[in-house]
Formats: sequence, C-alpha cells, structure tokens
Amino acid sequence: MTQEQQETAAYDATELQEKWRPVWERLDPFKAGLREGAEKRYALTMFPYPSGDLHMGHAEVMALHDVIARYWWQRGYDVLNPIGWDSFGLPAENAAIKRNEHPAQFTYANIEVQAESFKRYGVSFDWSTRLHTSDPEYYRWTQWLFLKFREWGLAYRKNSPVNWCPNDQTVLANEQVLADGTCERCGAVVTKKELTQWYFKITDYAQRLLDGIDRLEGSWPERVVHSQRNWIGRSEGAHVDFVLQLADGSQRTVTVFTTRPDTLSGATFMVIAADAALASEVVAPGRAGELASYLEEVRKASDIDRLATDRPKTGIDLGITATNPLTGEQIPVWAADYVLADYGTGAIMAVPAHDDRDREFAEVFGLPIVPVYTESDDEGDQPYDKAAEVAAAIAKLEAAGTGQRTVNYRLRDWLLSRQRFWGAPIPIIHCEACGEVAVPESELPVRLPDDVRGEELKPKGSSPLAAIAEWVNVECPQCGGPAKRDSDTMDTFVDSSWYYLRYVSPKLDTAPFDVELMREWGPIDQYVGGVEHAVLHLLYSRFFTKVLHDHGYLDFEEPFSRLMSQGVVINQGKKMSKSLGNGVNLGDQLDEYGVDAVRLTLVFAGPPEDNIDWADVSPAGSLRFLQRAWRLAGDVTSAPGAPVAEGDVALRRATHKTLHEVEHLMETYRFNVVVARTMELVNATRKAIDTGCGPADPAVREAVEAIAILLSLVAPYTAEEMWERLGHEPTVARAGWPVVEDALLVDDTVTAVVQVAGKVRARLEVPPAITEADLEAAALADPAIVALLDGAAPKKVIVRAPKLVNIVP
RNA sequence: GCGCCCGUAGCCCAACUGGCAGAGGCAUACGGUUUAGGUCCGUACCAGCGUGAGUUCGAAUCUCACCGGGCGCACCA
Repeated sequence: MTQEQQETAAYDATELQEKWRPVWERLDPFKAGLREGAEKRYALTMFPYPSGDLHMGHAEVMALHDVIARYWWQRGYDVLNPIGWDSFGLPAENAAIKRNEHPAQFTYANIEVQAESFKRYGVSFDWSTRLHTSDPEYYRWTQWLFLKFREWGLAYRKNSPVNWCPNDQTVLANEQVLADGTCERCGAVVTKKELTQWYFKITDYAQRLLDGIDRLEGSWPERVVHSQRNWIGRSEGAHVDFVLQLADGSQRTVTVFTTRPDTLSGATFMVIAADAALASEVVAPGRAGELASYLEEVRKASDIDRLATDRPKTGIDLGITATNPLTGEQIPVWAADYVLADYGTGAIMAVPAHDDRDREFAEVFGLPIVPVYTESDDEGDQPYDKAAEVAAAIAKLEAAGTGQRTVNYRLRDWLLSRQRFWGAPIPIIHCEACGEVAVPESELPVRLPDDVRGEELKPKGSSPLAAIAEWVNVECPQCGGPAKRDSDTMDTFVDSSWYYLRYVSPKLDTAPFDVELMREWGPIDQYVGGVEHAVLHLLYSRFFTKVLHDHGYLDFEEPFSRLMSQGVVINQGKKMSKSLGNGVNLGDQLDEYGVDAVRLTLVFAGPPEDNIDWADVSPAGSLRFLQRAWRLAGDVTSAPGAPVAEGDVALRRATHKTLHEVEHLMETYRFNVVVARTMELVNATRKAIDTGCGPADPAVREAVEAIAILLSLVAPYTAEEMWERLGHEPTVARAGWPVVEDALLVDDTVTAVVQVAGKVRARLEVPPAITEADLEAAALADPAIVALLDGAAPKKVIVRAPKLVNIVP
C-alpha cells in the first residue's frame, strides 16, 4: 500500500479486529510469570457464570478491568490476569431438565461461546490459566477443602429451621435471602423448613472479618464496607441471667442478651421467641395449647409478613414468672414472634419505657411501663452518659454474678448444603455403624454421574443424587458395611470462595493451589466486579482466606487488597429487561460500532462505579473519535526514532502533561477522565499538524505514539493499527509507558490572576517560580489595579504564588 | 425508623491540598471543505455550582438546616 492509499483508506473496525486477533493469539503477550525480576501484580475480575453469551454488563466490567491490567503491563509489571468460569449452578440444571440433557452440555457449550466473545472483545487474559469450577479436576479440591474445614472444626451438620426456596427446591444461606424475604436467585418467596444440613462456622470469624474490613476501608467501595459491617452486625451488651419460676415449682435460669443492661430495673416482663424450643419447655401446662396454636399461626406467616415492621404485636402469656435480678420483682414471661429465636439467646428482657418494640407490646397487652430515666435525663441539656451507665451496670452485674459483658453478632453460620444436582458433591458417607465418614482423600473427587439427564434431574425436595441407587449406595470406607453417600451438593459460593487461589497453578494435581506461587502473586492487587456480591461472594472469600491463612496455606489474611465495583448498564433510566423491551444487545453494538468504540463508550461514560444509561452515551461519537486518532497515525511523516528533543515544545508539553496526569488518574480509577485527556491530546495534535508545527515535526510522532499507548488501554485494535502505521512491530500492548520528562511539565510562564475583593481585575504572565513578594509587587503595580485602588493602601493582600493575588481594599 | 452517598450547561460528566466554574463528549445552530455525506475542519449557543444560612480575603469544595434523588440495614433486643 502506498502512503497515499494508506491515508485515504477507511477505518474499518471489523477489518481491524480480524487482522489483529490472530496476531495477538500468536504473540500471546499477556502470559504471566515471564518478566524476570519485575514486580508482580494480580488483576482479577469476578469470573462469569456461563448462562448465555456475554451481555452489556460483562462488556462494562471487562472494559474497566482491562484498563487496569493493560496499564500495569505498560508500566512494566508482571501481570497475572486470569480467566475462568463459575460453571456449577442452577440455570444449567434447569436447562438440562427442559432439554432432556446433562447440565454439562449446556454449561460447556456456553463457556465456548463466551470464551470466543472474550477473545473478540480483546481482553488481556492469560488463557493458560483457564479453569471451570465444574471440572472434576477443580471440584476435587473444593471437596478436599470441605474435608479440611471439617477436620478443623469449621464444617458441621445440625438440625435447624432453614430457608427453603420452593421454586428452586433447595435450601438457601441467609445471605441468599433478600431483605424482602425472596430468593436472591429466582425471586420466589422463601419459606422455612426444619432440616439437617451442613454449615461452615463463619461465625467463629465474625470479629476477624470485622477487623479486616476496617483495614480495607479506603481501598474498597464504601458501600461494600458498610454492607459487610451491617451484615456481621456486631452489638455490644451483656448477658443477664433471669430465674424462671416454672409451673411445677421448679426453677430454671434463662439468659437474655441486652444492649441496655442499664435499664434492667425497668424490665417489667420477659419475652421468649415463640418458635424457640425454650418457650414450649417452660410454658405452664394450662397455656400449652394456646402456645401451640399461636406457634402454628406464627409458622404460617411468611417471611414477608414477619418482616413488615408496622405489624401489630402479637404474643401469649406463658403463665409463669421470672425474677428481675436487680429489683427482685416477679415479672410475667410471654412468648411472641417479634423476638427472634436465632438471634442472641432467643429471649429478651423487655423494657417498655426505653424500647419502642417493647413499649408497643406492653401497650397492646396492658403490661406495666416503668421508666429508668426521665425525659429530662434523655433529652435535657445534660443527657446522661449512656456508655458510662451501661459500663457501670455491667460491672454491677458481674460483681453480683448475674451477668457479664458480651458481644453478639447478627452473622449466622453459612448453610452450604443444596438439594440440587449441578454442584460439587459433599464428600461424606453416612454409615449406620460409623456415622459420618469422610471420603478418603485418595478417592476424591466424588464425581457426579454423567449418565443422567432431563427428568432424572428434577428436584423432588431432596437431591436428585439421592435417587440414583448405584451412585448413592457405597461401602463404608471405615467398616466396609453398607452406607450411603451424602447426596447434597455444595452451594456454588463454595466453589467461588477459592478460585482466585487456583489460578496461580490451575493444573496442579497434588494440592488445590501452589502455596509458594500464591506467596509470590497474592493477595490480589485489584479485584473488579459487581456490587451484588457485597455480602455474598466477598464475605465468603474473605472467610476462606482467613481460614487458609490460619492453617498455614496463605501468608495474607485478606484476599482482595483493592476492590472496584462498577455500576450497571441501564437504558432510558431503567434496568434493561425483556418485559420493558429496552434491552441493548451487546453483539449488535459490537457489529455496528466495533469492539473498540463500545469499550471506549463504556469507559468514557462516567466514573466506573456510576450506572451507565445507554441512552445518554454515544458509541457513534466514540467511533468518530477513534477515527480521528487513527488518522493522526497516517499523518505522521517523520521516521521512528526521530530526534524528539528538537520537536515543538508546546506539543511536547501537552504530551508529557497528559501522560503525567494519566498516571495519577489511573490510581484513582478516573478512567473517564483518562479518555478525556487523550481526546484533548488528539485535538492538540490535530491542530499542530494542520496549523502548527506540521506533520514532520518529531513532537507530532511523539504525541501520536503516546496516543497509541494511551488508547491501547481502552481500544486495543485501533491502538495496534496506529502502532503499525507508525512503523512499529506489534504489539503496542507491550510497548511500555513513555518516560515523562519533568522539565516538560512546567511552562515558561503561568497566568496569575489578581483579584480585588474577590473579583478578577487583572491577569499577569509570570514565571512559575516567582516569589510571593515579586508577585505582590507586580500585582500592585498593574495599571488596572492602581486605578482601582485609587491611591488607597490595601487592607490586606493574600498571595498564592504563582497563581493568585487577592487584594482586600 | 436508623445510617450512608450524591445534586455543576438541554444531556453525560471535569475541576490537585478551598484560589479565574469548564477539561472532554453528546445534542443543537451556523459557516467552510467535499461529487455527496449520517465525513472532516471551524465557530456559536448554554450553568453561576439543588435552596438558605454560616466559616473564610476567597466556597462547587468546609459546617449546619431544608428540598430532591439513590443506596444499605431494618421487630437483631
């Protein structure tokens, strides 16, 4: 192609994509671990679930994530940027039932589609790291970790009322039930069921998880930090012992949790959670029937009803009394559903004078209300010191032996069993003689059967695996007698709680991950993903990391040093949805504008954490900009390596200032501003070529090369094409960040403004190093200022050299 | 109910530790280039920073109140 033809050739996004993709695949420029001596950086994006092809949400998160990873490459780091799939889960199972297939078919077909899309999208992944959580080679280690946790006393089975999703036909962890009582996955109203299930003892780590989050403040989005704190829900208070006088004349001590032990003298009754076993155990025989029918009523009420805070209080008198340990008074004991069985001790001391809920209850049932503090104590000029009162009350209780200081958490243990097929089987065998027996390590993985399909996978309230006799019936590994496998599978959040560790050694078959390599790469320097995992994946992963740290597998305690949560892509002010018909198809956008323009649009739209309204942005505008930038590369007439020191200083300053500022902007995630600065530099270069120093000036080459490198973070195809037109070998992605010359960051003169009474009255061109005294003198000598002051001496002069002088007349 | 975040041109968004309100883009209008243009180049239009008060020589930036929008938690004792 001649120079002229090249210049008039049109920019064709599709053509560029087809031209460069195979080149990159051959060069494989993003392979981790090959830069000798370079500092290592681990960039991670939440791995996708293969439910279909990529959509706008994926496009956004990958574009943002890739800016960081590619920037690190340019800055000379050795970058690990892995990719994998969170490939266990219900959608594949439901699809398999519908299509009479095995879930693996749907899963692996979708993974191929997504992998192809990622490659087209030009994300700088190291493809050799690729993993799928549904591969036996992976879930073998998920099972291994489960057994380790059990060994360490962190996985156990208990019978308890659990969250049950009637639609998905499985139990759910607390974290998977939304605030409105619906299933996080499918939206069905969650009910309760009494079942024996496996749990991880995450509550053992409640305080550690809180301490850790304190240290992440500033590096994690505020809302995620707050969500986790709220979720863990630390509350300080006291346990107080109350002695119950039962109907048969016996006594029984019941402990309550309170944050206000200082109000103990106002405790005029006690309330036990109606659904706590305690209520049925202590109820007077004459009231047992009443309690039973009340309990039935309570259980019928859905979570949604229970969660309505404006619901009138209900309850029944249990017909017994308790002794207030402070006043010695006999107070009635009630059962009610506003007290929760699984929080605190499931029983409270009710202080109606100082607790709104207790007051409401007392008013409904005519119970006495005895204030401990008067209104003037509460609201007067000198309100009482609550913390001091509480501390004093606790000291008193501890001295009397009727209570002690305690800390209570809202966090519950993580229920991990699921009654579904497409997950990692729990590697436990139940033997009539030996009880629970771990599957020996040498027999891992416990594989899912691969010859089941369609109807056989249908949920029946118990795991489909339970119905597969040849799978479920085994010999006990301990006694050789007849035994059955645990037929539940693990919550898929278990799979994703450790995948970031597997990436450093995805093929390792002697351990879940290479401890030494993890020491080198970990923790993750930058994690990018959706805020929907604020208390799910991000809490579970932190828990796993702490456990593995405590047992010597990791030298860090927090897995994700920095977290970025991107917003969501919406359209016309609303979430995209089929019912609204406002969906934007990623494939269509890519076909119309090209990968680079779509990526650029997503990055430029605004701060990463803000939502992007597709109606507010312009992929067409992005495409126009890319064409403008691309054209610059064709205009450069100097040869590579032209003596840049002799180039046009004004343009050189613009280039170096841009690079310098971008370095700062990258640190603070202001990628939209990075793009804006790149646009500015493109405009400045255009002007220099057309009406300034002309295309042959080495400064033009320097500027255009900088633009290509800047664009390589966002628009890799365009950048690569520019790089080639500039006479360089691929790939621009590994060109390296240009060295910023400090001397070019300062101008010969700067504009100082002179204000009189806050109004700008004059401008002075001054050297940047001017002293305050010189600047003041220059300002006071300015004719406009002299005229304005009219001989009067200024009252005060504030000088901020070299930018500003403010004269107060 | 408790807590947090955010309000800058018609729209999306910038503005380092308080220091000239506008960097970038979209949209609109006009002019030029062009065989044509939904191209390119150029020009213009547009807010006094949600409202009110305070601190300050000086406030988009700090403080308080209010209005508007968003988010988290929510009968957790």
